[in-house]
Amino acid sequence: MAGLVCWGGTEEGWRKGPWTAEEDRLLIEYVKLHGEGRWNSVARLAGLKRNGKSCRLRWVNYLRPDLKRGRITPNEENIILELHARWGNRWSTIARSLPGRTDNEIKNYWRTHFKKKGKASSDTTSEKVKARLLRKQQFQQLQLQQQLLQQHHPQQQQQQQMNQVDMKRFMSLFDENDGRVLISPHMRHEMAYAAFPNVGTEEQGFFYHITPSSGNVSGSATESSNNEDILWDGLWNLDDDVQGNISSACATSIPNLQNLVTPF
DNA sequence: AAAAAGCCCAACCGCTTCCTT
DNA sequence: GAAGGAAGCGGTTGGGCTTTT
Repeated sequence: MAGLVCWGGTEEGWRKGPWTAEEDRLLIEYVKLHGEGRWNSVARLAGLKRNGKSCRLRWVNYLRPDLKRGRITPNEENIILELHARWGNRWSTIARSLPGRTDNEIKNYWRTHFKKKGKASSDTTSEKVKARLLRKQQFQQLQLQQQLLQQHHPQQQQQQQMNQVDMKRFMSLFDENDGRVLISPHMRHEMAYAAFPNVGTEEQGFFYHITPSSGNVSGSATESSNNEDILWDGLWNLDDDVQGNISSACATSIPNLQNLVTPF
């Protein structure tokens, strides 16, 4: 195994494997004195027989004083789910939104908890609860962004005033009904005309929802059903054509959520 | 009680990107 | 602009611990 190759070339004698308490102490001392960075100087200045890469990793993933210990909280889990849906395996980007958590930690957590589940059938109760919570959070973000947009673009205020009123009604219903809204024909007509001019109309059971990846509001005509899981999952997985039409329709009046969390 | 399976996490590897000269 | 080193990133591995059979 080529374990003795280091960053700057080939050198013999680098220690590998688990860190000892003494090595940790030396590394902490080094960072206290010299700060983070210059990792290739660590071996020389701190007396460690570790290459710079190993030192950096140990510091970033384990020794940093601002690291949060303990299990990932449900709230953090939701953030991970949401950001992974948006960014994919960009662990460092996701980690920036979770203070005290490392990319390595998040990556490990994802692999352990979600990767297998994603392959398997996803109709477990906990998965559904997570998904619903995520949808609700995204809708709340949508509303917040609408308000921000209105602040920064007062010229659009008049145009959006009706949407705003409807959104408030919509949101209160949304909260009361665990993230689902059955819209009256009248309200639907107003909203569809103001925000989603390309959305077709049906007489009953018209639902709106937020797509997890883009944050766009979409609509779907469906029958009210006792089997809410099937209904909700079906809404959630609208085919691309429907989403595409509605997304483009929304582009001018409903800002998407894409930029709410941005990588730095 | 023992073996097997699963979970968790630290650490390594190779590649890419950034920065300095 | 090119080259080389430093740093960052994501994928993967391996070992210890816990849970299940």
